[in-house]
Parts: sequence; structure tokens; C-alpha cells
Amino acid sequence: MKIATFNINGVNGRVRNLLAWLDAARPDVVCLQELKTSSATFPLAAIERAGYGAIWSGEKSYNGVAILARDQLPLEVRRGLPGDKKDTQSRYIEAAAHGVLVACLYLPNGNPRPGPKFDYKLAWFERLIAHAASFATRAEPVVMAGDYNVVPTDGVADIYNPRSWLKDALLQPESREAFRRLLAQGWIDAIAEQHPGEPMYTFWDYFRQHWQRNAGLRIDHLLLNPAAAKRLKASGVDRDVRGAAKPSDHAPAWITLKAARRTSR
DNA sequence: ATGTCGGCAAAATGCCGA
Repeated sequence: MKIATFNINGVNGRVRNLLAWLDAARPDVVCLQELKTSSATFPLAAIERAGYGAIWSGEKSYNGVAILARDQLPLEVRRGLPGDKKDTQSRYIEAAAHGVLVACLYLPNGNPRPGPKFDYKLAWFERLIAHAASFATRAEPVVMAGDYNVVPTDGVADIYNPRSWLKDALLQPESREAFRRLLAQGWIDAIAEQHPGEPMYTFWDYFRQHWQRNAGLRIDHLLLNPAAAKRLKASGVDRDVRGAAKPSDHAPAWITLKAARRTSR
């Protein structure tokens, strides 16, 4: 069972990239972020032709999240985080697929900082922490995957060099502290757990030849509750996707889970 | 401060957000 997360940075502009990656990587469940399109213009037909069912929450120009499942329609559990009725940004969707509860999230970037965007980021984080607490220790496997817009540490596993990012919202102590508090509920950061000390970047911005220089950041994460962590087999980043023609500025990150143990009667 | 993208409105360039 393979679960992946991919900030596609405009799903309609990158249908070909998406389909090529789906065909090569063959994930069972996919979380997409930054669709950058209204719900009505989500490219469902192409995704269905590739063998995936999908649910999505679109928004014109900005944000937007989707969950894809191979050979099945994800069973939607919720869209949008509770806690702020006035928040209309499409950043969260949750579904059951292939026996796993999957949350797909696009945490606010938070720049420029300080300011209302950074405040929104932290407030959204608090809502996520509150909601995640409700299923962190559930008996069934839960995976929270997406673009967290947080570089967890200054270590080389997470960033090539923090120097030019020190004032960026992605590295702020408040952002990192919120991420740590989320993990403290019992979540495992799968890639950090399996690849300590190894550069595992998922994002290289389009500026200053960052991709060519491997000047990347690890901001896309898959968090596993204990039931899912028990089944964790492998994890990685499909870096080659970032090197393709007209790429997203992110690469997909993924985990594989061992088959569920049959429950005894 | 800068750099480069995607999407979109309003018209081939400028803005926003990242």
C-alpha cells in the first residue's frame, strides 16, 4: 500500500506531469495540494482514465486539495477544518481509502511575517492540532499528508542552508513549535524517522537555480498515527519529478505500508 | 532586495501568492 503527497502547483497546467508520475509510481492513495482551480474545472476525466477515483475541494486561483484512490472512490469524511466558519480557503479534505483514514492538508505559507498571513498560519495550525487530537490514537491507521509549509529543523535533512531563510515563515520557531506539538500527540514523521541525517527535500523554489544546486527544503510530510506507523515499510521522495519539463516546485513524497494483519475472530 | 513560476483579469502586460 503506497500513499503519496504531491503539491502539484496548478493541476490543470500539470495534468501531463501528474499522469506520468501516477503511471510510474503507481500510488494507491494520493493527496494533492495547490490545485489552483475551481471545483468545476478539476481534471476528473483524465484522472479517472488513469484508474483513480477522486474527491476534491477547489478554489479559483489559489489553494485547493484532492484525494485520489486507485480503483476506488475515496469515502469523504470531512472537508475544511473545524473551528472557523469564516475561513473559506480550500486547504483540508479527509477520506477513507484502501483501509486507511487519510487527511490531505495544505497549511498556509504564512509569508510575509510578521503580519495577518503569519497569524492565519498559526491559527490554522492550532485548528489542525485540535482536530488531529481527535484521531491521533485511534485503533485504525491514520495518515495526515500534505504541504505543511514547515521546515522542521535546521539540519541538512530538512534544508540545504537556513541562512537565507531565517526570516521566512517556514522556519520560524512558532511554526516549528506547532509542528512539534502536533507530533507530540503520537504522530510519526515517516520520512524523518526512516532517513535521519539524509537530505530528503520535497521543495526547490524556482529562484536562483535552486533545483540545479539541490538547494531544497523538506516541507511536505506524511504523519502516521501509531497504528499506521506499526505498518510502515518504506518512504521516499520522487525527486526526478522535480527535474521533468515544466515541473511543480515540489516533488511527491510517499510511504508504503505493510498489508493489514487479519483481525482474529 | 532579488530571483521564477501559475493563474487570471483584461487585453500582451500586470498583479497576487508562493
